[in-house]
Amino acid sequence: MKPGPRRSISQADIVDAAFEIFEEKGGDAVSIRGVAARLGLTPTAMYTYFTSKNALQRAMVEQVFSGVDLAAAGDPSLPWRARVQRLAADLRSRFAEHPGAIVLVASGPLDGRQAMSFGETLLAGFTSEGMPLADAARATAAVRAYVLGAITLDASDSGVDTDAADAPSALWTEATQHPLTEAARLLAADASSDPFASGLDRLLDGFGAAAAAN
Amino acid sequence: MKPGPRRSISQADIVDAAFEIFEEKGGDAVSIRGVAARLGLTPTAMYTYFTSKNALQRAMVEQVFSGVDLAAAGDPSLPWRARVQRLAADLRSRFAEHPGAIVLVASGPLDGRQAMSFGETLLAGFTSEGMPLADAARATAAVRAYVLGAITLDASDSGVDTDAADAPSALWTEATQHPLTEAARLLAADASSDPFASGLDRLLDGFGAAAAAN
DNA sequence: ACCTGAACACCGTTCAAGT
DNA sequence: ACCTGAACACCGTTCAAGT
Repeated sequence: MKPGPRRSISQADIVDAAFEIFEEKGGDAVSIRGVAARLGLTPTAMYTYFTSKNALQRAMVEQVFSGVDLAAAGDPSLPWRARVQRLAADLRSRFAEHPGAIVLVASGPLDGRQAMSFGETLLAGFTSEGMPLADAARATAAVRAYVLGAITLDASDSGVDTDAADAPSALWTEATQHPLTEAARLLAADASSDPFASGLDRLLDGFGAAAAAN
Repeated sequence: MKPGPRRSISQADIVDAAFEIFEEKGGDAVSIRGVAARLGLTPTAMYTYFTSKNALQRAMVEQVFSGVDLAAAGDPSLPWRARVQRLAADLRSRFAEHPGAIVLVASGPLDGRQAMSFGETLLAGFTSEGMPLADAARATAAVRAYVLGAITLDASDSGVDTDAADAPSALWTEATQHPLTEAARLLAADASSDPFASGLDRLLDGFGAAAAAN
């Protein structure tokens, strides 16, 4: 309990503690002081592990990306399209475990090692299908955008930070300003059809990625 | 200058002031107190206009979406595909005017009137092509995801909040851990090829949206 | 209705100092 | 190297009160 060079804790411990608070009280509640308190540390001790709150947030993003099984994307027994689907679904699942964590991606550069490896893996897969690098780069960019955007919409729809009171004037209960959106919502409710995979399939169709058996 | 019921200011003025600070000092620097000071108001006066900082941030998102020319999407002289491209590029441009503002989208539900109208417009366009509502809903979801994700990556790549000091350990200068990503980056540098529109085209191809003349 | 001033319970970060 | 304690310059939000 005395001060001194004791390295009582690791960077991973700090990231884990940060996610615990994130899950319990939401993203806005994650503070250097709060994480430090949970670990029995002084706020200033945190700066031994991370140079700033921003750096901690970047490490949190890396932790989410590190949960993606990139090795599975190299499995040659599966067609490439199936492996892209797996990769994409995997990343989406990892973010689903931390609702709202996608904001951390939007708030800074996505240049961590794990995040970079995700892109590299996509690029490797497309080129391995005989796709020229320039085309593979376009396909990779499109898939990355699609997946990140879908995760963003997941978070939006699941009501992250929905304080209800902050909602726009609630007179929409009367007449819907957006009839088609409403109709589509009702239609999707019982169909239990998750458009994520099919949308990605359409995107891969467009890029002429070798189609799976189906 | 005396207190009293003077409505010296509008909600739009507050949003504008918030964006001014956003542009000048970054998203983290936007505070209720700071915006109030810029307008010559007391922080507490702000709560007459917005119930919380969150509500202000939602209004900022709405302001960005309101800059999209939805009417242009109804122009019957253009094929629908061209109008989707226009809509998507327009939204992207509006966010490009406020680098980093995409975080505001990720941090709360996207249920403002302008944001909803954007989706409704996409839905209307796809169905007007004879696409069944269920398919149009999937296409709309995919396009929304693609565009929002692309905007997120725009912000990431343009180095929003890049403090340099927070960057992951900088030993990548030696040997690239991601050779394909690096090769693609070099390849794209001189080509000046913006993959945004072409990626969207591939997505629309996949959904079988009536192709334009090309 | 719109605004002020005081107050509460917090923040991130820096600095000098201890072991 | 790792940690503490004090301090600086801030936050969002609430409350009672004025016009």
